[in-house]
Amino acid sequence: MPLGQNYDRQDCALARALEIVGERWTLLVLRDCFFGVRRFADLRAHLDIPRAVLSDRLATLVDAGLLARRNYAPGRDEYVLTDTGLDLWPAVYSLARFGDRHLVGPGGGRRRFRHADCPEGGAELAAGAVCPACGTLPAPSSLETYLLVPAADTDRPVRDDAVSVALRRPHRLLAPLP
Amino acid sequence: MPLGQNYDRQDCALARALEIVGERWTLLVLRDCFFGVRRFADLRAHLDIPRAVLSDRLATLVDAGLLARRNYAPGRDEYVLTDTGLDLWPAVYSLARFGDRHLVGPGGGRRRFRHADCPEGGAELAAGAVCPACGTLPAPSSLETYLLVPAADTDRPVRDDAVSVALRRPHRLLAPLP
DNA sequence: CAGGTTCGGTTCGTTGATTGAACCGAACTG
DNA sequence: CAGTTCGGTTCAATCAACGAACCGAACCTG
Repeated sequence: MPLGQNYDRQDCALARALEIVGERWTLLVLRDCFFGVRRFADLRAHLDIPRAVLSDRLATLVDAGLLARRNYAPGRDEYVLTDTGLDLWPAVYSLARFGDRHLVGPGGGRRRFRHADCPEGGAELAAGAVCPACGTLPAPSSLETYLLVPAADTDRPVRDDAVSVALRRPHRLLAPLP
Repeated sequence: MPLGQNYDRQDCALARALEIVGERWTLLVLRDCFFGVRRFADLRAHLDIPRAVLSDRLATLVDAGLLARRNYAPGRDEYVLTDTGLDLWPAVYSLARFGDRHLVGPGGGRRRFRHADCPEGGAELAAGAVCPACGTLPAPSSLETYLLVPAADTDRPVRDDAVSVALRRPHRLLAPLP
């Protein structure tokens, strides 16, 4: 079964989650949604993903209730995280944190998250997406993300799509991008 | 899903993580490792995964340093999580929690995790894999997992491979299984 | 020691998902 | 009214997953 995607035989919550979120590209799409990307064309340009695949993944996510599709102008749609979708934040953060700490080489860009609305002044998120200053698990909307090292100083080719450019400066999660 | 493997163009920790852990079956293999499954044959029987794919995924994980392969008897190998692999626990837990809360239907089996070694008496893990009693993020080895509802009372076909049977009763994470 | 079983694989033909290019219609822009 | 943007769909080629068959080493079992 090519990740067409069912892990039928597994009676396991993780298998259920992976049937939705375990397809290729899906978690990267969701990460972009957490950043605030909302339009098809922006996702496409930022992720370099084939249109057909993006179209399919968005439909799956809307179907599963993680994203809502809204027609904000005639012929223009946007995709926004639902409450269910927002609940995926600790998983997305934990995976990204794992990648950052164990897989990104010295020349890679390092992105961090701060609890901007923290009553204790805020701090960089710790394991489990917990704010070490106030001890809570902040909602994505109260977080700010920023790059530890300027994009130009990394080894990777500098991307110049609108989303990549906008994300070079600090940004509040979920705030519309670009 | 041929979850193919590189997300070359993405300069992003999440993309790096997904290159290792985002392939089909990989997270389910790791979940089994957290449960304490160590042998090729047990993984194969529990996951119903083609041998070639399991072989490939284990090699990738060993290569990436998340699993260590140990020859515990002539001709017998076991795969154990490394410290790097153990660091993936919050991600695995968060995804499973998401599936449990949003995707598992009423007839599905619900698995929970308790902080068994908690100085405050222990409680069911909360979002972010945090123990609500002591406020820490417990190591997998100090957790116990159990089913909220007996396996026989769920809608799904009852599996009878050794791992599934062993997991019907409460079990300490990482303790060898079956 | 012959025969069977377990373990941890590899090989291979088939099935099916991903890819990238081409095409499309609706709506707005100049 | 010509051109562009947006959000797709269609299609052929490619590449990964599937599952059945095969394999060698080690270990019973009689």
